[in-house]
Amino acid sequence: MQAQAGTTAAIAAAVFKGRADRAAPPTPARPAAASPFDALEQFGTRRAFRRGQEVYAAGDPADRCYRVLSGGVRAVGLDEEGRRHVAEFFLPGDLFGLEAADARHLSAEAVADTVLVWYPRRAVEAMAERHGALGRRLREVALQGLRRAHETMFLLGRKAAGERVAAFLLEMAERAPADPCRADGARVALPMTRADIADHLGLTIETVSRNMARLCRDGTIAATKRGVEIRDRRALRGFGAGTAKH
Amino acid sequence: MQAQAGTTAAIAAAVFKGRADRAAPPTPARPAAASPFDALEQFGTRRAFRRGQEVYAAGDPADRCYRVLSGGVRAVGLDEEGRRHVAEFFLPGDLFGLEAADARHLSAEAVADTVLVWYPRRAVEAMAERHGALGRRLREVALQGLRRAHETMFLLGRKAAGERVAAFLLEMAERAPADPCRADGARVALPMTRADIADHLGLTIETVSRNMARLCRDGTIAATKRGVEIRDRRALRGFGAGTAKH
DNA sequence: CGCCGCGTACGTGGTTCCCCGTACGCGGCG
DNA sequence: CGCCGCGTACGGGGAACCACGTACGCGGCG
Repeated sequence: MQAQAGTTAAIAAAVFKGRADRAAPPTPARPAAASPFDALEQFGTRRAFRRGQEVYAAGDPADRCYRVLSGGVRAVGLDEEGRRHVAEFFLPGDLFGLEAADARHLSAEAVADTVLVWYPRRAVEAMAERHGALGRRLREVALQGLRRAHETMFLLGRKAAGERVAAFLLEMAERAPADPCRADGARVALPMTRADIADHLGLTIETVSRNMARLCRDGTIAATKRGVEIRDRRALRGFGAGTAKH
Repeated sequence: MQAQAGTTAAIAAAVFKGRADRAAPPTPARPAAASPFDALEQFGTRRAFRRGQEVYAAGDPADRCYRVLSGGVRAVGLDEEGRRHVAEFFLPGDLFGLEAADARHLSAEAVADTVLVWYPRRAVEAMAERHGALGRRLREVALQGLRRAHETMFLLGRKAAGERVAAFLLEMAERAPADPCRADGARVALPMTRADIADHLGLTIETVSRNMARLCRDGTIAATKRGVEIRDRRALRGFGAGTAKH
């Protein structure tokens, strides 16, 4: 994790100098196991974003899709009254930015210093047309997104504040890139702010803070630099079970 | 609408007799405008469901996908504590039941007497592999579902009870099959129960009732047989705007 | 360097209010 | 009738809301 962070920081530093260079051809470090995405790599372009920087805005033409190399991205919806909701977080490895329509319906912003690769939509669709495997993979990405959305909807509609926070931490732990040192005490990075988490969970930052503090006092989690360490997974799963609405 | 209801009721009656017959080849009544789905019709099988009947359960093998001919279907998620959430409603014309995984993550139940066509997953995927247009269309269906899910998530996370009910009615009006008599007073069919609506909106049936009653008193909507008639779209859009959370 | 000032992000306490949860009454339909 | 779906009234609770205190990171400047 430390090593990884260092590497990606180096990439970021290189790109921040202005060399928005072409992505290297199929990673030399990875031997076999050709991903269906590999065929796309020749069309990929790297770009770095600073913390808080906008990747695209709602209404923009949806002529690209992206993959996260390092950092993180939030998909944000705003309404006319200024209310904000974070629909999703995208972490390293995630593909995002595919749309059915021609325009973005959400905006995307970097939650931390972030490096992305983007692919032209035309190229992606042309490749999908020809390589059935890629088309199938893209469909799977969309359907997995839908499945995750359904879980989030359940969370927003039916779970109490404490459960939401606990579920969020567990989800982040699940999705985090495989951790080298996971002796049941799993470190989870939380690159996003409390406000982002609150807007994702349909809460306020105070409520998120309070519940995190309680989990710390209970010894279920421990606060780290910019994240948490899960000490008791079982307790985390059962947290707030009694305070449910139904 | 009346005529349509009659037709589909006839179909339902025929199928309820037990003849789960093959779907007719490319509808003779529709001349040109070949839909990407037409290639699938030869694999389609009709089946009727009674109100409340299960189409599939969570955990079942996901070896089919479905299209609604008449009636309606709810996608339901349940948790270990018995809490329920209705992720989506599927209306006539909608395709559903595509999954990334091999097993259903939600269950599907008919909200009223309903007729569906189902297609074997293998056939769908084989066709998608060969006909790029179908693969693209399936991707679009999934991405539109994702978009709608994002809107529902915003609703669940950030909108007050009154706004949720109003938004739901507007969405149903939007999605309803084009209404012949829409002199701004649009009739919206609500085949599902109040409990279904409540579980979809993250509310209780009492709260749904209260807000619908208020809308009726205000003259914004009028109650009909099994649905409502929207009398004042503008008022419906602005309903509950002051009671927001942020 | 070491100190200060500043802005951002995060944690805590008290009050208010919306919505849940319970309970009861009503009409329709089998 | 007996059941189900639906509308109405009322008290309690949980999260929003407001306000304040704390801990950093950063740049300037003596």
